[in-house]
Amino acid sequence: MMETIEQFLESKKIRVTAMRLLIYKFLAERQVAVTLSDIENTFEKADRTTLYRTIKTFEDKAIVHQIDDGTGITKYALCEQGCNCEIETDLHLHFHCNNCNQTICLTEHKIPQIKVPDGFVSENINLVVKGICDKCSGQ
Amino acid sequence: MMETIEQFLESKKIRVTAMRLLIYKFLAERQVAVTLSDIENTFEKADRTTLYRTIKTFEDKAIVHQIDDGTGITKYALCEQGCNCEIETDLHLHFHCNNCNQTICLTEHKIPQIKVPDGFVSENINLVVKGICDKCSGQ
DNA sequence: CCAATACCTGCAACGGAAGTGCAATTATTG
DNA sequence: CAATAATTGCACTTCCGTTGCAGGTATTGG
Ligand SMILES: [Mn+2]
Ligand SMILES: [Mn+2]
Ligand SMILES: [Zn+2]
Ligand SMILES: [Zn+2]
Repeated sequence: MMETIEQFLESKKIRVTAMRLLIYKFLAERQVAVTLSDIENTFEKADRTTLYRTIKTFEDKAIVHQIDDGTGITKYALCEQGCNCEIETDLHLHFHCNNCNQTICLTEHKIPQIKVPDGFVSENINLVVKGICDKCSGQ
Repeated sequence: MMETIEQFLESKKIRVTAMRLLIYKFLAERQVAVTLSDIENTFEKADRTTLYRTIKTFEDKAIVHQIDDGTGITKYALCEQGCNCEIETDLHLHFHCNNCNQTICLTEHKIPQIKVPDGFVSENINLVVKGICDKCSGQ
């Protein structure tokens, strides 16, 4: 029934390595989007490049999606099951807290239909809401 | 009636210099958002830093707004009259063309109301639509 | 009009983040 | 077990944004 991480990675044609398992687990246990530096700080023994390329592999195989929250630093989060990143970046919205600087996937909150002028073709939408998160608003 | 650029800058407490007039005119005559490199390439005699600081001044004085279109490179555009960038980044949406790589302010298209979960406070929204622009769609 | 001051500009340098080439190590296949 | 393929680590590069400082230019007020 419940497939292991190893099985999951293999199903996505990603070879299982110690590094990849560690990084996958790290992403899975965090609720917020992470930067490459976050990962670097967590796995100090590993080389930057390896971490970088691991995330890139995950992205290519569509189990991680990239988030541009406007801080200038790319963040990453595991895709939901059934997410269609390969086709278009998934259309849930992201929330960036101006206080704790964390970015959260609001996977339940889909992006509404956006009208564009005649002649423009919309393929993809990035929507980031900035403000104060639930933890920081003391609520 | 019609105020000159000089008068406009002074009204915003920006001292008029040759450089600032040139960059202002450059921004004014372009319909698309520009990068710092765009400006650098246009004014090759001027120093990178001066151009950077000129844009920064314009931004601080709220006559230019910054656009993060997800390319990783910050873009800039003149604010509309009555734009309230000082308070919150103006809430029109931006369109990034995946073909010609240009980013356009859709100042007529305001961002719809976005619901966030309980406990979250929305202060600001960045919405970028990506796709094919009117020129590139051959329409 | 001149001196003091404030502001603007250019040069050099720095830092962070992203990305690449190559060689060494490790895993996979037959 | 040998041949092959993929992964990892190291060194290095590039790009963008940013800052410190010093020289130049404009503004002010006496
Ligand atoms: Mn997400
Ligand atoms: Mn705009
Ligand atoms: Zn927060
Ligand atoms: Zn286009």
